[in-house]
Amino acid sequence: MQFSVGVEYSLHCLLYLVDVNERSVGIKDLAAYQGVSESYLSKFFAKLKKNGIVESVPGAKGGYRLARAPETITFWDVVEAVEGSEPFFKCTEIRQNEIILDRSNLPASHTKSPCLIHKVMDEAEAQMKHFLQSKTLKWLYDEVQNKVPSVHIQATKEWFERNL
Amino acid sequence: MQFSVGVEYSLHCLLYLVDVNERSVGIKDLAAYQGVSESYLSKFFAKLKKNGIVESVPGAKGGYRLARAPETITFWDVVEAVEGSEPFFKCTEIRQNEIILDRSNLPASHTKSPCLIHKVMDEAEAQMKHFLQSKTLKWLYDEVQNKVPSVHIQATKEWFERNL
DNA sequence: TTTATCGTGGATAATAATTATCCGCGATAC
DNA sequence: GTATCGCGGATAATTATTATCCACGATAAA
Ligand code: FES
Ligand code: FES
Repeated sequence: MQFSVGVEYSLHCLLYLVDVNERSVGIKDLAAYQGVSESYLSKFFAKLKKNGIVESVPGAKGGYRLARAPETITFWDVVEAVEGSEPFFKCTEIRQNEIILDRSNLPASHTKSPCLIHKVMDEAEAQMKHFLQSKTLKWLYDEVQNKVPSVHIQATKEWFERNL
Repeated sequence: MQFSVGVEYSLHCLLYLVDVNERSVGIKDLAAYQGVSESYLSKFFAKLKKNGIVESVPGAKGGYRLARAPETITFWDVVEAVEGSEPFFKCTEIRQNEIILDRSNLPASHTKSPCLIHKVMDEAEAQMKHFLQSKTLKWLYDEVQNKVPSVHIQATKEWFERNL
C-alpha cells in the first residue's frame, strides 16, 4: 500500500507550472531541474494530460502548462490521475464463499447490501479523498511562497525563464 | 495503491473469532469456511500474531484466538499488521535534487523543515488512520449482529462449534 | 524547405511487491 | 506413539512499479 513516486514527481512539477501562464515548460527542463528521468516523468505527464490537469503544446519549444486554474486542481486530482481511480480496497466478495451458503442461491444479505467491512474501507478512502480535495495547488503555491526563502524562489523562477 | 487481500481475509476471520473466547479456531477451519487458501491465510495470521492482535495455541487442536478484547482492536490495527507500518507516501526528497542547489551545502529550507507536499500526504494518511482507529472489531461485530439475519449468524456459529 | 526540437504512444525490460504453495520442525492432544 | 496444528523458511507465479528506448507527427526557427 504505497503511492507511486509519480505523485511526488507530479506535485513538485505542477508547482513550477503555476508561474508559467501562457507559455509552457518542457519535460526536459522539468526533469533536468529536479534530476529525474525525462522519459519516466513524461509518462506521468501523459496521465496528467489525460485527466485534464495539464495541457500540452506540441512541436519544438513546446511543453506543458496547467489546463485550468490552480485553485481548481487538488492533491486528490493529481493522486487520482497518477494512480488511477480504482478504489484502494478491492473486495473479493469473500463473504459469498462461506461454506454454509448455497452458491447458486445466495441470500439477499450477501448480495443486496454491501459488506460492512467493504463499506468501512471505502469510507476510509473517502476520508483521505476529502482531505486531499481540500488542498489545492493554489494553496500549496501560496504556502510555499510564504515559507521558502524568496531568494530561492527567485532563483528557481530565473532558471526556468532562461530555458523558456 | 491498493490494500493487500490480507486485509479483507483478516477482518472477516477476526469477526469469527469474537465468539471464540477461551477456545481457539484453526487456520484450517477458517480457510475452509471462507474457501480461501490455508497456507496463504496462515501468513496473515503470523502477522496478526506478531502485532498482538491474535494469540496462538500450539499443538493438536490448537489454533488462534483474539489476544485482547475486541473493543481494543481497530481496523487500523489490522491494516497496519497486514500491510506493515511504512507510510503510504514515501518521499524521495526530490527537492534536494534541484539543479540550482549545492548538493554539499543544502539550505536549511530543504533539510530542516519537512517538504510541505510530504507533510500533506502524511496528513492524508493520518485522516484515514484516524477514521479506521475509530472502528473497532467490537463495533463491527455488533453491527453485523443487527444487520445479518440471525438464522445465518446461528448457522455460522454452529459450523465452527462442530469443528472446535 | 530543411532541421532540430518536443510531445505521444508503443514496445520492452528490470525490479519489487503481491499472491501463493510446500515442507520440515516442534508442540500438543488423544 | 501418532495424528494434528502453528511456525518459519524456501520458493515460485503473477502482477505492479519503475525505467528506458524509439519511431511518429507537430511545430518553431534557421
Ligand atoms: S466481502 Fe469483501 S470486504 Fe466483506
Ligand atoms: S521532497 Fe518529497 S514530497 Fe517534497
